[in-house]
Amino acid sequence: MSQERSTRQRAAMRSAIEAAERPLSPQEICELAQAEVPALGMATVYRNLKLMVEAGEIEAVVLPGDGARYEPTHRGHHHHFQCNECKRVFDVHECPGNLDRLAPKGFTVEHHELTLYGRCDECADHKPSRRGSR
Amino acid sequence: MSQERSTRQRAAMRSAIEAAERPLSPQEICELAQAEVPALGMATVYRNLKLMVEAGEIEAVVLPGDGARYEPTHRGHHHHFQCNECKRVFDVHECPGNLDRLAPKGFTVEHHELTLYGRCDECADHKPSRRGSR
DNA sequence: ATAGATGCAAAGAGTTTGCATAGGT
DNA sequence: ACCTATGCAAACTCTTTGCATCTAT
Repeated sequence: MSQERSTRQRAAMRSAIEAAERPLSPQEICELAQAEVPALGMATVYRNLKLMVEAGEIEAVVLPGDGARYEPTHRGHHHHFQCNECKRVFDVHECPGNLDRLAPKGFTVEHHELTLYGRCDECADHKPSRRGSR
Repeated sequence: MSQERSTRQRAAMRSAIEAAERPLSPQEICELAQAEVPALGMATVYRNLKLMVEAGEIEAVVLPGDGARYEPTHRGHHHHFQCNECKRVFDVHECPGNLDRLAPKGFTVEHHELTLYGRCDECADHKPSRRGSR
């Protein structure tokens, strides 16, 4: 069976993901982890992301338009807010709860994902220039 | 500037999307529309999907794992349910509402998206087998 | 007649996989 | 030593784009 080994590249990816306070793209994870392991390649990043997701260590956050981003699961259940202006993604720690009732009869809800779109506080007041997040 | 013309391929795509009671993938739209216009190619499908989205006629539904699916906007505000077993996507017509309060202070919510995951009625009863194999 | 729309094929972008080698246990 | 993990490059899949032709207006 699969014995997961602790490698430098895996550790580098892990700390990059843990250090970030927002979901990171594979590209970002690769670049950040390369600070520790310069030779790290995308193939390894993708392979490890998949393993880490299966291990329940991290989870994918998928928003329309962009590819998947990843963040640690231990931050608990939460949702996301994407600013339509600056495109940054923020964590939303509250949860409306009681969503199971929305499912059609006979359907079982195991999980749910909620994303809010709008303006973050910085973009709400005035109309600033875009401030990318990737 | 852009004068949108009414072409057979566009009409075929439109009726395919309208006829479906669930979000369709570009692939599915192409295949369905080919019943009317056999020579229809994916390039045209993608080009028209983009135009139709910009026109506000349809909207993209993006769920983790798969590419975008499209459905008419005139069906009003609703959400989605994806079965972890059969991977089909169903419409959820109710909405928890009052989600704006979840946003951090100073943030303005303009839109939200909610997706439930679990078992559809057909997959709920039988086999509690494993999921995803693709 | 004119300018947008289409179809095919080629090009891109993002992700996955084959294979020989490095490295953890 | 054994066997997983890695790195590179090729393969794949999905989506976009170039270009000559077609067609709605």
